This record gives sequence, structure tokens and C-alpha cells, in this order.
Amino acid sequence: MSNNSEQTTPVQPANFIRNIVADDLASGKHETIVTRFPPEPNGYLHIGHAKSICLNFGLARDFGGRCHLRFDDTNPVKEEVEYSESIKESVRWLGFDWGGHMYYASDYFEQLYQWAEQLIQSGKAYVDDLNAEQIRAHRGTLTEPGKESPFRNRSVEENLELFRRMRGGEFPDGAKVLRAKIDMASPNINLRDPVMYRILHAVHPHAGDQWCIYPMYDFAHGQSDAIEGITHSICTLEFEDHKPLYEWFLDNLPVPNRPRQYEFARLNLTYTVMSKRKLLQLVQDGDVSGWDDPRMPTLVGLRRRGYTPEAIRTFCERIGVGRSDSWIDMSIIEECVREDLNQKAPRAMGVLRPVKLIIDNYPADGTEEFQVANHPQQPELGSRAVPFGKELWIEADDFQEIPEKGFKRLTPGAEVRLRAAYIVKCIGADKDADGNVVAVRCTYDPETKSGLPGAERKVKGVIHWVSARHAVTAEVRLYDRLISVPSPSGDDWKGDLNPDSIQLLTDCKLEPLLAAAGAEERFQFERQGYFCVDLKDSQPGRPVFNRTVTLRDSWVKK
RNA sequence: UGGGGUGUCGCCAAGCGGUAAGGCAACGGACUCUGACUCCGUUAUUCCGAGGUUCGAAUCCUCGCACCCCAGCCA
Repeated sequence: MSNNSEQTTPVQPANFIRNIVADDLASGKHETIVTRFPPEPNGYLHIGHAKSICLNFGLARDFGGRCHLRFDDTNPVKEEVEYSESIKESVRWLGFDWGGHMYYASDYFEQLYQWAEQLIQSGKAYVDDLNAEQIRAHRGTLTEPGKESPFRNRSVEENLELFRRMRGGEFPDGAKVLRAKIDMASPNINLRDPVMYRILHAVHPHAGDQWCIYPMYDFAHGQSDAIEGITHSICTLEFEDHKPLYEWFLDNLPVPNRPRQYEFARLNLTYTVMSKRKLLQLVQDGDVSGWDDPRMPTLVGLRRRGYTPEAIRTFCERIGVGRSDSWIDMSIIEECVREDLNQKAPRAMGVLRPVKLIIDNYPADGTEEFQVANHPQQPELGSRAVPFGKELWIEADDFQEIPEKGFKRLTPGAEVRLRAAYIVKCIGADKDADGNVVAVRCTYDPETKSGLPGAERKVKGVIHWVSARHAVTAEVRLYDRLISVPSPSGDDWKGDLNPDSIQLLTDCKLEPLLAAAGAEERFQFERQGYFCVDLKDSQPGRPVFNRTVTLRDSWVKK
């Protein structure tokens, strides 16, 4: 065996951040690395966050460092404990462990406040009385420099007194802000005297009512990183313009460590929406049943849909990490679940759109049981007994009176194998007055019983079935993409909502064993797809299944 | 016509001066009691474009072009 360094961990695809980390470790710049995943608890985590989680926690895991979970909770008006609780649960569900390193930016508020006073003392921050509109007007534009606030040159003493009174609650929301004194003419707008603190008389979900001034992201994030000893602070591209400010604060404050920020491109997925704003809107407008609606790209939604943590992790590895804006096709993540579920999901038979199949030459009250393997490639998954009888449910579209070209299933005169049972020959169909097929008629060949010597006669098609007498009736929810176009248009993205993103089937017929399936149990319904017992709505004896994803289907219809 | 980024196969993505990895998709074929799975095989003389440097460039230089981000007291 060769002695490569990373024997114990699977080889991860190279990306520029891994390379940087590897170099920093090799050069001795860092002895160990510390990363962090810093969500704001103002919404549920989605698949885009999963990319960041896998990156940050994955780096820590693969390079023997650690990764912190830190709530970036600097804006109490948007944050709730419901969100932070859900975030923790989702990170754990995804398979990552912060091992005690859970922090809140709000726990650093006192330190941050002290640092703000220090900046005031050194003449690098000032209290501004301008209101929001005036500040905006003074900021200038992309091509024109800004103008300095008339309050920019207050004395240190006055600034200090005012800032303390801000903290003391003497002023109403919006009356004053603390600003960094940098450069109103900077071509980087973030450096045009950015706001450090604003007055918000709001109760904080974590810090309670101790504060009425709150630091802005820019004044909190880098210092939080420094406090925690973060070595590699990884964020998305839109923060690149903030890096000079991130560094300005670190340069001007006596921070204990010097983290370095790196940016990567956020995930875009086709046929869905990803921004928290849009996701929240879908929830609020009732377009979906909640954050965990199985159509949502949230982690709780994907989970309820039947996605596995493994599949999501594989997805995050597969798409890579880069700096170029990219759109990942939905089919990639779908393929990842198929891959995972193909390995681990036991097979079962379920008829979604049932039509009767009557075997004319089978005894009317006859019944037998077939022992069927739960997985064709994995005998260790065992087998189960599946009852059989004269009347079965089969899939309506497995019968075609006039078969289209290439059709390999039931059609008058044709033979088909009933999976794990007998070969039957179609002899016709019963119809109602309107000509609708109410039952397909066939005869069976007792010699072809599955497993019997000589029963392997070749037939073109194999179909699944469920004994009518033993079937359990279930509700099955068929999900499709939320958005009907690859990348929804800007403002009227709601117009691109897929009207058929959910299809409710209430009279599905499943093999009896499935009546007892527990929440989140996953199965492959043969020939159809992967299905998951709904976490919330399923009842014993009256199961509800969500379709996670269909099987691939090379049978090109039409 | 301010600043910051990005452009390598249909979609991602390695590559960091030595002669275009890999994944997904696609397309052939084999296998199959799931039209699934699996398995073989094929798929960029070319790296946004044009010049230049070099024995040699996707990699260095120059000039263009396209796209993304920034003017919240959001993160």
C-alpha cells in the first residue's frame, strides 16, 4: 500500500479553497485550521447553505481542524429562535457536528461595543445625526464621490458621549448612527463611512433586552471571526467588496487573531428559487404548505421530500467550488438521490393509477404468497411475502388496447411477466358504456411461476401489481419542479410557478406490508421511483407517500 | 466612460509555461423477472476574441468583448 497522506478520508475534488488551506498547512502558516458556518437566523436553510456547510465543515473534517456554527444575529427585527432551532437541526441532519463550538455574534456585543469606543477614541468613528435618506444622498453614486456629513468632525468627547447615550436608550430608532470615518470618496462604496451601529429598540431573540443599539454585519463579522480564531473565513462572492472593510476593522482594532476572507460562487439551481426572500414569500402567500413543503429547496423541504443527507453531500461535492457564476441543473441533484436510494431503498410494488387485472383461469378464491427479494443486488436486505390472487391492481398505462410502437406491456394477445409471479397473456378488456377500460382480462401459465425451473421463458415486458384483496389504499403525492422555467425572471418570477408542481393521488394500491411503514421510510416502488413516507401526514393503515424522484426512463414516450 | 469579479465540452469543473483530468448529461452497444440498476465504448487539435512573448501558452503580456456584484440604519 502506498503511503499517501489522505488515506483515511475519501479524496475530495480539488478546489481553490482546499488548495489554499493545504498550502497554509504545508507552509506552517497555520498549525490547524478553523472555519465557520455563519447563518443569520432569519429563515430556514436551503440547498445553497448546504454547499457552504459541506465546504466549511468538510474542510475542517478533512484537514483535522474544526468548524464553528455561529449565528450572525445582528438584526433582531428579522430573527427568531424558531429559525436558529431549525438551522441547528438541519446542520445535524446533514451529518455535521460543531462539537460544542456553537456561538452567537450577539454574545460578542459587549466586546464589539468596547471596540467601537476605541475607534471613537482614536478618531476613526463618529456619531452621525443624518437620517437614512440623507446618508444615502451623501453617499454619492457609483461614479460620483460622496459628500462628508456635517457631523463628521465632532470631537472625540462629543462622539463618546453621544454613543454612550445611544446605548443608554436616549434616542429613538433612526435618530443617530455610529459610522466609521474612512473615505467618502472611495471608489469602493463600502468604504464611504459605513454605518457601524444603528439604534433599534427591539428585543433580541438571543441577547434579550440588554441592547437598543446593534452592530451592522460589517462591524460584527470580521471581529467575530477574530475572536473565535477563525483562520479561513469563507463567504460568497457578493462580500468580496466588503473585504477591504473587513480588513480595515481588523487593522484598526486590537483583535487577537487575523482571519482571512475567501469568497466562492453561491449555488444557483435551475427550476427553483433560492433567495430567502422569495422562499419566505412562497410560504406567506400560501403557494406552498410551509418551509418544509416537499417542493421547497430548503433542507427541511428536501428532507420531507425524501432526499437523504448523503445525497445532498454527494451533490455538494459533485458541483465543486469555484468563483464563476454558474447554474447547476436540477437533474444533478436528482441523480444524486437516485444513486443513493438505489443502493439503500428496499423495493416494493405500488400501483399509482390502478386498473383491475382479472386472471380468468385462476381459481376465484385462490391465493398464494410469493417470497420476493427486497433488493435485486443486495440479498442482505432480505425478502418479504407478497400475496397474490385472481384479481390484481395494475398500472392503468401498462395496458394499451392499441399499442403504440415499441410498447412492451399488456395489449390483447401479448404476454407479460407479472413481477415475481407468473407470465400472463392478455385476452382483452372489459369496458363500461363510455368505452373506458374497467378491467383487463388475461390467463396465466402455471408453469411460469417465478423461480420454478423452466419458468424463465422470455417475455418482452415485466409489470408490477398488487393483489386487490390484500392491497392497502394510500395517498401518494407526486412532486415536480416548483418553477417551470430554468431560471425564473426577475420581478414576475411568480408567473413562472409550475401549476403542476404537485399532483395528489388518493386511491393508490400498495402491497400490504407498506401499511405499517414508518415516517421517513423510503422505498423504491418498482418501475416508478423513490417514495418516502410523509413525516407529518402519514397514518398507520392509511399511509401517505411523497415521491422523491422518478426512476430514469429510457422508454421515450410519444 | 467608478470599483470589484468571472469567462476551459450541453451543465459543473481540474489545470498555475511542457503539449486539455474528472463528474453529470448525450449517443452507441451488452446485460436484465424493475423499459431501473450495472457494464463496456464514443464525445474539446482546443481553452471568450485578436495580437504578442516563447523551442513550447488555457496558463505570461497587450488590447478588446460578454456576463455578474456594489449606491440597506439587511446579511
